[in-house]
Amino acid sequence: MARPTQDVTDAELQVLQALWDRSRATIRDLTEALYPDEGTSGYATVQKLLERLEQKDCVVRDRSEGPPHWFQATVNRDALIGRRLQAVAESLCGGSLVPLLSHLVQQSQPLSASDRKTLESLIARLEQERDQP
Amino acid sequence: MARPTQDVTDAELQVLQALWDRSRATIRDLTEALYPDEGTSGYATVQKLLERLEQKDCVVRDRSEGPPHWFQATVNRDALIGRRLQAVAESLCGGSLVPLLSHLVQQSQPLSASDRKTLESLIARLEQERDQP
DNA sequence: TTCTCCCTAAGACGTAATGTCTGAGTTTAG
DNA sequence: CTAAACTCAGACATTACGTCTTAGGGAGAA
Repeated sequence: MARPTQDVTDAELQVLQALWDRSRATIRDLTEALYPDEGTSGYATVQKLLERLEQKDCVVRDRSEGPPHWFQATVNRDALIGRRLQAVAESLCGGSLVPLLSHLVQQSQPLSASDRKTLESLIARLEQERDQP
Repeated sequence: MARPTQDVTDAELQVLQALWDRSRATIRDLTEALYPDEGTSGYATVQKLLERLEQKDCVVRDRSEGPPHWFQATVNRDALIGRRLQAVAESLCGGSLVPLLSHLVQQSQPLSASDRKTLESLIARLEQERDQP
């Protein structure tokens, strides 16, 4: 039975973000990035967070090049966004993503110029798709 | 200092959903809806969940009509959607909602006919707004 | 060969959140 | 007066979380 997709905690996300900034990294690499002045305790914290991310299928560990092990993220930012949006949809909207989309489009907060440009290009693309059944 | 907006737990959400289905309710009403065969322990669970929802400013308690107290939700489904979307944006996108919108529009899962119609009317509305600077 | 450093593995720890449950006191209706 | 309903407050067990310690292995340098 497939394990339910799981969320990640804030500290785990910090680790993932550091992995997204590199194609792969060692525990030492991540510790230097995230816990620069913490010595062995920072190292162990990163170890524990990577262990939990492994269990959540969010990273893979490559032992083949001997110590140190190398780690890569197996989930990217967009996939996490998707998981979290799906979780909101399942929790509040019976699984439908449309209320989320509706909410985002109708929000009262004005968009920045660059955000609006991104949205306009998305709308144009969607209309293009709509005109080709 | 304003309390940071808080999320609600699954059990708290069950209580809110029962309140959304009624304009207002008593603890007994909610217990009969959510914990129909649990006796005093179900009653106490609803009490505790309402207490925590009060602390999170998600419900108000009206004591003015004497026992029993009456409860109303002060947050609706759309407001909770907004809070959760904002939390996803802050956690993964530096606060910007556009990546969430982009993700929702680009998802590969086909929309149902009614969902697509909703989306089309939203796009039309947005374009209308765009043509009126 | 020994020592030091780096690394892995495993668990402990304290705190907070969560859902559930018990007990005591108050109020109201019969 | 009694019983039922209600309120108030806390206890409890479990889980999650971030941090930290300890022990052992491996490799390189002295």
